[in-house]
Amino acid sequence: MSYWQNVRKPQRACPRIRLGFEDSVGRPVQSLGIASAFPQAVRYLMIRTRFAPSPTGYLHIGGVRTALFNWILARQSGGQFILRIDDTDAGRNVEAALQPILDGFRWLGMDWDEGPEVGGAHGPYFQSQRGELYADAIAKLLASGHAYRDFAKPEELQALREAARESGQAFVYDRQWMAEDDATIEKYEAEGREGVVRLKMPREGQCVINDLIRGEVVVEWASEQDHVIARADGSPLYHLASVVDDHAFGITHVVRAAEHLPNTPRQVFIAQSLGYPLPTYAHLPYVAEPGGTAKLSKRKLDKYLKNRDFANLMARGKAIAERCSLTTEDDTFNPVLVDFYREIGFLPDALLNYLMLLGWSLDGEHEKFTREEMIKLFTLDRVNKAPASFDPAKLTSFQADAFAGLPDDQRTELVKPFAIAAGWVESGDAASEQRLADVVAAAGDRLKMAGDIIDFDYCFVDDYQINDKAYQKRIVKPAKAVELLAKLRDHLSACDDFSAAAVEKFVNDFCEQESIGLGEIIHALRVATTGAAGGFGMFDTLAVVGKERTLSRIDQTLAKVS
RNA sequence: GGUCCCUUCGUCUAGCGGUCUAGGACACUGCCCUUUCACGGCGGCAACACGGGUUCGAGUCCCGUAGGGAUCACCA
Repeated sequence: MSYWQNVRKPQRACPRIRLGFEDSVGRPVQSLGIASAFPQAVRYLMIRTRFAPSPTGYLHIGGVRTALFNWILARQSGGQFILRIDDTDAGRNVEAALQPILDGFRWLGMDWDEGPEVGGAHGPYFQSQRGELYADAIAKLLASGHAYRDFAKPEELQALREAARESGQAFVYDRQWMAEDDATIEKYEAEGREGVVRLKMPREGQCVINDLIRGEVVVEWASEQDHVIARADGSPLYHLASVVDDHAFGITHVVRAAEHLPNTPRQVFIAQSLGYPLPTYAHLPYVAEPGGTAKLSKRKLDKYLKNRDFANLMARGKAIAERCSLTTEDDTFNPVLVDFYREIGFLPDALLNYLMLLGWSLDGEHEKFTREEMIKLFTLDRVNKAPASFDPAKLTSFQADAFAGLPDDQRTELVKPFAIAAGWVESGDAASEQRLADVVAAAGDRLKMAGDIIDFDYCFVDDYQINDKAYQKRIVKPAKAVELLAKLRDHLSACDDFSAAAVEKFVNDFCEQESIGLGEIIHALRVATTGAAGGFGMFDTLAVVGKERTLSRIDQTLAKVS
């Protein structure tokens, strides 16, 4: 079924137009490799989407996926992606809490056309600065009878709610403290009551939501509450502000997480009461916790740590953070949050590619996409309805694959900040930078993420840790290991050119001389010189470690064993 | 509890009535390659929640049941 056919009741603020087999700037899709096999013939023209974070100080991975879909929709249609800040809840330290979010977007390469720092024709983009618009809307709603002033005390309402719940009935406010005329308002105010503004929701009929992902969702109006849209001091609440802004910004598609689906009827009511055309809704399934079905939450770290793959990722992150002196104290160092991945050296494209596949698929065969392909190939009609659980192992696999695909010089640049942070490389110091480049080249795909460079600390520092298990197996246990190592050490001391090729020749000559196979000495040599059970090519390793350290480490090992 | 949503391998998914003895990917695992560790190649394990319909034929359509989830604020 095409995107077209899936739309049963067109409800749109902008006309839907067929674009044909070309992208937003008119290039034929055939120029895009696999994209040519999936021409998405039907598109909206100029989709305007928005992502509306509240300034919390961090970017949740599920939020990023929602933002990604919004961003793609705007980009693929030549429309706009808008960032709006939902700070109606008292502006405590908005500036500080917003910065990490904007940084996250920048790191991910999801640019916004309108919003904080870039402005736009519909600003301001902070809800705390749009009070007049909301006040107008509230006044209109009051005037048209779609809302009313209500003087119930919170505890009075709470009692009613509890009573309804106990009797198993849906709570329906009987509007007993509703005040629709001045006399009543004055009476309640004289009693010292405070009046909020409530929606006067319909008590009969149905609300039909036409959702691009869920299809037709029907809700009885009677099951809806008379939601509060303004506090006693007149300040607006989220739903009112959201609807007013979506309309003011000309949002054509409201694409958000499924937990907003139950909120949609009241928003539809607000929009309709204000005479707004309805945007097209699409409610995405939420991202679920690893191995589970509950919504992924940043607060359940302890629980997720029981998942092997999640624990491995976290452990990797901690190891990198520790070696590179990153701060893991604050609670943003958490695989549920985007910061984590930036800090340990993930590629934004890999993260995005993985996230796109959470709840969406092209055909079940193709999974790896360039950013251009993501934009080209994504369609809402292929988004699943069921929650998708976050799989750290698969994410890591995507990252490893993408990282390995980069040329050595790029990987070196990405790794460099980590090497510098670890104190192994000095920026501008040619010798240490060259060493780093050598290690990165030799390490090849053993580097899954930039922070993995920490595994090769023995290439950079004098001190090195000896893996005891490997030491026992390769040095203590084999009968001739120590003897051979001692002989090889003397042999190597005569090797002045310590390039990989030259060292290889020296070691091979040694083996021939002793009538042994390379395999009989190489393991002991590796453990002695690196302390590790594995690593990249032995001779590349020796060349990077250098003659001086190679010899002294063999000496240390020999001393340790005797 | 009310309302709404969801249900194919451990996980992400393909599947739009016959081509499904259910395909791909990650994970796990066997073998090969190999100086180690990786990579790579070739295999393996593993799923249509259950019950009724509709139909010549159902993973695919309908209805129930069960299970899971979201949401029920003067938060966003």
